[in-house]
Amino acid sequence: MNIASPTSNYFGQPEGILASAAHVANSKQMLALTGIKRKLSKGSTILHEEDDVKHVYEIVSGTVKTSKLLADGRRQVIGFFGAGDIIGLPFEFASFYSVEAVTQTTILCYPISQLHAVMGQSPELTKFVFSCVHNEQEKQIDHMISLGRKRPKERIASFLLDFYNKRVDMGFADQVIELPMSRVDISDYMGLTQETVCRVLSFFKRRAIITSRNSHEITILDLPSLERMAQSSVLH
Amino acid sequence: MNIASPTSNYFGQPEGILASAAHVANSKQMLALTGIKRKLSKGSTILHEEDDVKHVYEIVSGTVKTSKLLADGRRQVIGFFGAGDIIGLPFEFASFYSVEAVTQTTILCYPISQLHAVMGQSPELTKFVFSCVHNEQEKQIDHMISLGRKRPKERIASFLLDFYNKRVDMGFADQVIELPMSRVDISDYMGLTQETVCRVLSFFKRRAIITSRNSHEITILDLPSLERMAQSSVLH
DNA sequence: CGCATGATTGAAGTACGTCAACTCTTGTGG
DNA sequence: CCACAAGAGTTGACGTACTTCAATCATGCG
Repeated sequence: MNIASPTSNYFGQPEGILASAAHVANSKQMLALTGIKRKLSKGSTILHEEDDVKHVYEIVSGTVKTSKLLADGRRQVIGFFGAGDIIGLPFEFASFYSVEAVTQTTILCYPISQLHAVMGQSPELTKFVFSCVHNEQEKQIDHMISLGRKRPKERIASFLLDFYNKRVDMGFADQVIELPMSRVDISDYMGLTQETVCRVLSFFKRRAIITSRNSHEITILDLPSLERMAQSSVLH
Repeated sequence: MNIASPTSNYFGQPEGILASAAHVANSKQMLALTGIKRKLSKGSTILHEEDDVKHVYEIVSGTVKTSKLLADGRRQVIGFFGAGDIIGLPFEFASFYSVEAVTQTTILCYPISQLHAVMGQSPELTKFVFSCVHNEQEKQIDHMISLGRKRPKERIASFLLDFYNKRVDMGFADQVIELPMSRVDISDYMGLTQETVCRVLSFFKRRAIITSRNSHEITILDLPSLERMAQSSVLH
């Protein structure tokens, strides 16, 4: 579902995955779906909780996180999104989470009204949008299992594998994963404290399962062990 | 989004919420969307994990749960669904969870292919289906926050309030909530053990926040306290 | 270079899980 | 109709895995 080079844009070809999906599906009618490009600096908020959602966002480059706050400040990060990911359901509503840029990020904003118009003409685009909704829900359910039933080591191992597998899907063959977000972001995503996240990562390093040049770049040394760790942490 | 009497079915009126939505939207064309009725005994499985999803289900009466298993038998219950609820995304795919009847249950099964055909003709039905997807996702996100960032007392209080609020939405004015599922089901939903669920419920009883005639029927005595408890358990 | 912020490690406390006993319910068959 | 069994629910005692609090160590930016 993730496409290797979403930024590729040669003459005559619309920019962005959604636009491309609409373009291919309507090559005869040349029905236009054009996203407005926006550049976001690190930490800036794209959408606050409760804001009216008028656009679907496609990440061109960078990373964003979606999150929700409790009254006393506790935070749950719902998800992280990178290049090629689509954020937002394909209809207007009050957002149930905020969307923030983790790094400097470029996004394409598709007005939902326009998206609907084109979807009405293009079953292929409709299908593609549905597949995004589907992927999104599957990711959310896996995340719920991590939060509800996995131990910290299993959660972090699953988290690292998610990033690794995404890179594999995108055609990269190395064992390096980039974690642009802070330890606090990771802990708020995993339902843990930042200290526990650190300790688990240190544990993986001590066990030579991973190594890291700096805190935002992790190299997997022992993939089978990491995969076992994601399933069960019984053998510590 | 919950309608009080989904079983109401007078002459000439199609049965079920989805069918009604399609009917109203197409009163001139009389486009048919008919669900096949199925009766399920307590504990029976409607859908296993990985099964191909060919239908969207509407609960007429009873309660069902969706859940997913880990390799070593740990279980996460994703959600509980009662009368008027719709289960399943409006397109075919391999299910990412199993669907089981918690009590004797009656459901209406709408073939997804037929649903799509009617959706193509009826923007109102499409809108209604989207609103179901939207509600479903909002519930899932709230659940993720419970699992990731709430303490057991807050989780259980939120859980009870969900059931209470649903009853209020359906027009009931009493403070009684029915919990047809077992304590183990609740614990697998909340990411806790059954013992912790019991202890928290006992704590609420000792505090005269709730009372119960039997283990499946709970009466809220102190709604404000329960609502406070769902936000924060600091004052024990 | 120096400060601010983030990451890591250590020590100590506690909330929740585990294990186990007991009770209450429900249903079945003598 | 009661006796008993099987299962679900509840409570208690205890251990520990994670959090909390605190100090130290990197990193990066002005």
